Amino acid sequence: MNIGQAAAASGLSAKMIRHYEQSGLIQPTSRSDAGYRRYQSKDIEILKFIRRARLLGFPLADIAGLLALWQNPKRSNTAVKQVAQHHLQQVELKLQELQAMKHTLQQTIAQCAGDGGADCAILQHLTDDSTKA
Amino acid sequence: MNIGQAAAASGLSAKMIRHYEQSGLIQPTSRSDAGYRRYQSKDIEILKFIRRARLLGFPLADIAGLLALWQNPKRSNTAVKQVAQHHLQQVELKLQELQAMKHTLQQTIAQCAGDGGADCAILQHLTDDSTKA
DNA sequence: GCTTGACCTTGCCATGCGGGTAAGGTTCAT
DNA sequence: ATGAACCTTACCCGCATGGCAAGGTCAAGC
Repeated sequence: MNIGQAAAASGLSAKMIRHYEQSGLIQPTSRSDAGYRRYQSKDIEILKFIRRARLLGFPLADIAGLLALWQNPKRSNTAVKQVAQHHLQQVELKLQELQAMKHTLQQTIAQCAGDGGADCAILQHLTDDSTKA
Repeated sequence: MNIGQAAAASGLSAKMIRHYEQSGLIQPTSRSDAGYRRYQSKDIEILKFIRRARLLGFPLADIAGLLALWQNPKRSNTAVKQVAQHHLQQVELKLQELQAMKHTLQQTIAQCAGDGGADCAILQHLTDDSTKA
């Protein structure tokens, strides 16, 4: 299997597979005589694992740890859980930030007449020093 | 006012003020004989405007547009509202992604015993092809 | 055999919003 | 005159991805 097939089979892009290899997330695979990377079905499983972890927003550093645990038969699920909980906290923090932005945006947008005039509550919000109502 | 005072007065870092200037978001200010940037109170208002817009998550490209509208006495609040609404949509999209991640993470974390064993629902989720329960 | 097209290789640039750091000039007060 | 605190530019770093370019390779058709 060349990198193109590995990409199609895993759902990652060939570019990202190379990137993961270069950044040390995955081990360099064997190469053909021409220097083409070769992938086994085992490698595909790893790539799929990475893709699913990325879909859950895990940063690559976390994924490196998860991969190591996954491949370690003596792993403790406590360690896995800890990584996931920490990531969940990060996600929740980001959610709070975004929700605060959303509420403020909604409020100021609602206060803007949008009638073509020059007065605008949004610009006022960005201008005012006061954070009050 | 030098850049340090402007930074303190606006809440931005000196570094970012230079960055905004270099990226065209703000006009280059006049310089002292020694080449130091000089800031007037008017400039500080602009910097504060940028800071508040960044706190609401507006990307720099949007802020450039908002600044132009803000400084244009013939502006239409319709245009402002449009920019804000589009940004709100982006925020809401990101919120949805993060909420989906959060729910999945919470579910799989809850299913992980965390008893020090090797079995782990989190790793299973990252391994399974099926997205089903 | 030769051409062609699809694939692979590496390497660099860009994104967006910063943080850090280095090497050097300036200003001001002591 | 010296030192501290400031300023200047110009780099590299993160984070995860996309894009492009220039070149090698493989397989199939003619």
